[in-house]
Amino acid sequence: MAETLTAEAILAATEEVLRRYGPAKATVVDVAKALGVSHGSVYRHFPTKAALREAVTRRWLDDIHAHMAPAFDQGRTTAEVLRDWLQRLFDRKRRSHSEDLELFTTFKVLVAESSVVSAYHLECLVGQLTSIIAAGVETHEFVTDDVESTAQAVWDATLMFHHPAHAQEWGNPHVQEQFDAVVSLVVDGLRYNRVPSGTGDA
Amino acid sequence: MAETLTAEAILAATEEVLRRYGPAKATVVDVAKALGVSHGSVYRHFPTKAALREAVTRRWLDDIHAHMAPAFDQGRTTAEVLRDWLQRLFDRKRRSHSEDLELFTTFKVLVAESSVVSAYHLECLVGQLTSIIAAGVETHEFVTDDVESTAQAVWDATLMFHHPAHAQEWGNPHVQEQFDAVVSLVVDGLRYNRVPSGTGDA
DNA sequence: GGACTGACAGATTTCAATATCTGTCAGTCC
DNA sequence: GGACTGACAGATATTGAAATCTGTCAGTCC
Repeated sequence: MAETLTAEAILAATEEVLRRYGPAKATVVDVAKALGVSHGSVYRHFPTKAALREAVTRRWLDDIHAHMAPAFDQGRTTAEVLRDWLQRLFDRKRRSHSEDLELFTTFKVLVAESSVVSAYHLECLVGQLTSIIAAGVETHEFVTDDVESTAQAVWDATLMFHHPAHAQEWGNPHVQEQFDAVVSLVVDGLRYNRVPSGTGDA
Repeated sequence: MAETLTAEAILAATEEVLRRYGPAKATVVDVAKALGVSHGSVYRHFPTKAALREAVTRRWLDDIHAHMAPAFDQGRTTAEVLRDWLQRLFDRKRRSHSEDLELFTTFKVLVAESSVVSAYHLECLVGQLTSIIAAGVETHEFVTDDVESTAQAVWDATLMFHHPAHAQEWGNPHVQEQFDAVVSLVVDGLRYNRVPSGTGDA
């Protein structure tokens, strides 16, 4: 038996309870029961149920952020790095959706609950995109006058392949082709030798 | 009083009932009551409640399809036509969302109910996109080896600005900038003089 | 005879009572 | 004295009985 109740132990128990009962049924009392303490003790570490759920969500998202990391292998074009990063993100979300639908649904609800946490998630991943695009600008492979908003545009344009609202389409047999088509369009849009707007004749 | 009950009269009454009570509360009995007939009569024209709702939804979407029409003005580049088409679609959906949230929500529910109707909606609008991109290929302003799947890619890349799941973000003060950034990226991706993949140095 | 009604069976929804949960805090126990 | 308990008030969720709705169809009415 643990010396004293820690925030980490509560988070682990909460994750387990959420996995077992789902987001609609999981209660603070359940978490306390799993830990063998009274539910009042849980409130010494987290001020509200919402804060507890938010902390669990942040913990789960940080795991994604860590696994998505940079990935600037030597000898690859920035376009390849970008394509690979987007593909890895898509694969990770799609696998999570198909292999553990209940857990995926649980975290979809949790993320939707807190705009703070979803803003944090967005900031982390668009930040990674920004560093990739900045690298492309450095090598003159990409051109843009605003790296930040271009990174946001790449994020927005690929929404269908990372936003949980569209998860049901990830099972479609042609979704990989759709992904490739969108990413090709976006990568072409980032490339250096674009012509001045409105005079694109051969 | 009408001679005999028509499908059109039922559809109009259903729309009114949906507007008044919302999709969760609207019943076939309400529709019959509004028409001054027994609910059995409604079933002479529509086999099920679902079929009735689907017919109303299709009627509503057809109105959008008609208003979105081509728009190939003389003397504009295809890029401008495409940008204008996407902007008009976005404006229409955004206005509908901000000016009559209840009706917007009602039709969001109805469209989500029937995959047949939403597939129809998608087919109509991606069809219009296809004709725009085909025109751009004709004038050598755009290049693609598959007009159909490129049109689908443009649709998918602009998902955030036409899919009702993202309607809450349409109120964001920076959403027009995000729209412009995504559309610029996409239009640049469509332009003719793209370089061969993977050798984009200056 | 064909448009319409109204009663019906089974499915779904509503509503109010009952039970459970959240968040607090005075008090217990090392 | 600080970690923890357990009883409490108000808010939320569950439940099951009653009401309503969907879809059918035999029968009425012009």
